[in-house]
Amino acid sequence: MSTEDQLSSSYHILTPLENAFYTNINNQEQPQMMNRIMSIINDRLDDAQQYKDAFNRNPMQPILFDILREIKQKNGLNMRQISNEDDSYKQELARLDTMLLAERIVDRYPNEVSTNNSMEIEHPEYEEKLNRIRHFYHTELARFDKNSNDFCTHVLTLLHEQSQIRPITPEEISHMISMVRKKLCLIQIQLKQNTCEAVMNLRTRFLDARRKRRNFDKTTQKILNEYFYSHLSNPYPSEQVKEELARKCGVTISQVNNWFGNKRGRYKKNMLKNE
DNA sequence: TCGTATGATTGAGA
DNA sequence: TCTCAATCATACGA
Repeated sequence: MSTEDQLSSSYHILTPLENAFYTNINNQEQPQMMNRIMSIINDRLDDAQQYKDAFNRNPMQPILFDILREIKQKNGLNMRQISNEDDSYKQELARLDTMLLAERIVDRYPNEVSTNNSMEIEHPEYEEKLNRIRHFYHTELARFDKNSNDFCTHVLTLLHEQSQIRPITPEEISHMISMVRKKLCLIQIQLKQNTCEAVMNLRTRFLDARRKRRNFDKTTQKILNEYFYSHLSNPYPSEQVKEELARKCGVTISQVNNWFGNKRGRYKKNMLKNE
């Protein structure tokens, strides 16, 4: 169906503006305007500028643009879908921002001093590499912000220029900008994901290094041995006791479990050897 | 440097 | 899920 047919078939629901247009089309000085619009596709480029200028000077041009804008609006854009996608991107960005905050790549407020948490790794090399990741992230983010603002401004300028020669609704402009922002948002998500991944890799490397065994200090050994030998008949501490011992010794419950597992096995082995 | 002690990991079994 | 036994990797002391 041609555009002209579409216009005709929807005549029964025409708005007052459309009615005015058709009345003018049918009765007044531009009866061939629609035909001219339809055939313009076959024109040579050299002629096109002339037609465009003539079209822009035509007093009916604004009315035609208004109607076409209304038709576009009716045929509509699925804003709800865009809105849902926006929400999921926002959620993903919020999740990544929380991670970047926790890993001290970003501060909650400018000049805020990061507080230490229990998983903090205190190692000069770790700090140095973390600083490099932080610096890279902020540099890239600043570059991204500048480029995306420039790009959006450019798109807006382009759309504004385009609106002189074709009907563009404000919703359509807003839709296009939101599409552009959505694409930019994906780049931002990628940057943040890569940064988080880099920090995780760094953290894993240093946590692995810390897994190198360290003997428990004398106090810890004394506390654990005291419990073990005073409960030789049943050296299986309850969960509550394990928690208490872990707290007293400043080790994890898992370490307490390992210690008792090793101790029972080795004690038994020694006893058998001595018999 | 080497033997031993020790914390952590893994796989099997209850 | 807990325990045990075997094993690994490292710390430690002589």
